[in-house]
Amino acid sequence: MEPHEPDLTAVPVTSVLAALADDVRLQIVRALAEGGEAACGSLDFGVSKATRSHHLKVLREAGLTRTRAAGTSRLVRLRRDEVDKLYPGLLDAVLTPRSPA
Amino acid sequence: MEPHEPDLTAVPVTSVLAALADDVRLQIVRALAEGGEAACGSLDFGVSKATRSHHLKVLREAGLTRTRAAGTSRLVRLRRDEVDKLYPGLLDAVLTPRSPA
DNA sequence: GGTTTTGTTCGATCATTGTCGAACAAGGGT
DNA sequence: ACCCTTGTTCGACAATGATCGAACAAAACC
Repeated sequence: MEPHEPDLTAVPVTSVLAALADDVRLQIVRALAEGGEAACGSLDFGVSKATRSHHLKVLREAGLTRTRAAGTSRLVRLRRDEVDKLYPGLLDAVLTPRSPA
Repeated sequence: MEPHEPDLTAVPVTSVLAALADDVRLQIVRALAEGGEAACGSLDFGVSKATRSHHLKVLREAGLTRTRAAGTSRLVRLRRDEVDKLYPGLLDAVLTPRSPA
């Protein structure tokens, strides 16, 4: 089945924000912003692979990431340009890790 | 009882995003951004006053708004400067109403 | 003092969502 | 062919959250 990667303009703002409003997903997004394309398996943040797959699906369906198959792996990357264009400042504002949790 | 308005730096980013990731609250924030200070009662978006009070509490505890008493009313205002300073671009990116819902 | 206005809080309900283990699917290697 | 690796999907469960009506609180006004 195709991964269902919607056009960002078709995703409600609240869905984009909700996708970013989770600690695990925020760590994933930060990792992608720093490291570029990454295999799903490399994005381990203390949750099971089922949960990780769920989070990646949320990010994908929010229009924030793209996924492509590569062997048995799947490579995920941040749709930075598109997000920055539609929501200028959003990623920059959110990506910087802040001290107080 | 004091309204509990935390320092923005003490609020996790995910809480700020979660506060904005709701349609009703986003409408409230937009109204406040446009109209400045507003009474709670003027922020009617089709929900009961109990629900509205709940949403205003979420926004307040996310560090996004301040509330002050004025007679029997309570006036709410957006903490725009502080939010813009800590999360530059966030409100601008989110406040603009977009077509696709 | 009583009534009206304006919000908050409480309890309940219902939907959403984060989480996991287990089962499944697909590709690569041997 | 077999197995291993990598992810996804499927229930299930627990926690969170949005919603409401009703009860409560506080100030203003008569």
